[in-house]
Amino acid sequence: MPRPGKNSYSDQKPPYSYISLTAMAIQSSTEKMLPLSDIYKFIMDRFPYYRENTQRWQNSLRHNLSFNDCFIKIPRRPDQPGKGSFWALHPDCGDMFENGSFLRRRKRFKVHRAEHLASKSHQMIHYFHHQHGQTKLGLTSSESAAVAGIGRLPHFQPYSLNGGQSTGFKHPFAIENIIGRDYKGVMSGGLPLASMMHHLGYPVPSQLSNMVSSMWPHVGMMDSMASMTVPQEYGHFGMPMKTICHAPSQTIPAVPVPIKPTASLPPVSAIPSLTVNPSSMCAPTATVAASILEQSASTHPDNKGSMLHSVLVHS
DNA sequence: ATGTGTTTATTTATCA
DNA sequence: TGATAAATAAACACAT
Repeated sequence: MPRPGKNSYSDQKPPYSYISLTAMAIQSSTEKMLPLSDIYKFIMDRFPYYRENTQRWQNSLRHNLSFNDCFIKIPRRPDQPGKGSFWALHPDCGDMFENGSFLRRRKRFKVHRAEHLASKSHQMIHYFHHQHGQTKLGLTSSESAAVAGIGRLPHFQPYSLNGGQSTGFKHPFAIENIIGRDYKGVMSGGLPLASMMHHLGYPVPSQLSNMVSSMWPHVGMMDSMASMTVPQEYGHFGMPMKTICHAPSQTIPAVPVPIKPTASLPPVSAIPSLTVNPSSMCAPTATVAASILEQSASTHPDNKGSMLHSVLVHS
């Protein structure tokens, strides 16, 4: 049996990749985004293994943040002093660990930019950042579609494009992904996740249920994240009601987007023109949308585009 | 000086 | 066992 607090167990390397650790950290934050230093802190607080060799793993983690499209940078505004940007999860990254393994995803999440936003994108960014009232932009239909798509960013598609059996979002770290589902996923070596974790000295389901211990403080967090799969927790765009409602009305907080709900939203093509209603298009949504737009525009200045097209690339 | 972020290259580990 | 995701190392730019 694992002994909480016993170093021989807790010092073991956790069975999580940097991507999953980082996603955990981001998800644990109330605003669903964290600066780099807080990601470090989260990991070090919970996993003693990472209190050593900090230079090594932190370099790796930074590499992961930059390299993987599932992480997006959200710039600080002037009234948010501090170092570096915030990091959040890409709204479309989906259930990256649906196979049950937190060591290796089935596919890498890649944002594919088939086309790019036109010069209007910067206007849109400006708009997203500062617009408060009901507004209608004079955009072409394709541009409207693009922005409408962004407007619904906080929703998440299942981690596959084979449409059809949309079973609803399962958060990467939802409790059911950690301890539920009968461990449909299998860890390396053919060991079921539970067996593997137990082998490593980590709690397994029967232990997790009543073990919000010092050794696994993040379990409580995971537990709370499980509630994110409850549809009624979300308002429009999949924004958790708490997040929506606590946002100050005047100053737009750089609040992130929640990681994904299962709301059934109309297809992008069904939205004829951009009409942004602040009651449904809240600041956090706008912030992330603008960040993605900004990055898309900056990395592809030669755009003549229309649609922001995020797809999963099988490469 | 240090922290943050990007990129390239190489090696290691996992999974189908 | 091959493909590829992840880990590691390192060089570099930039901002504070």
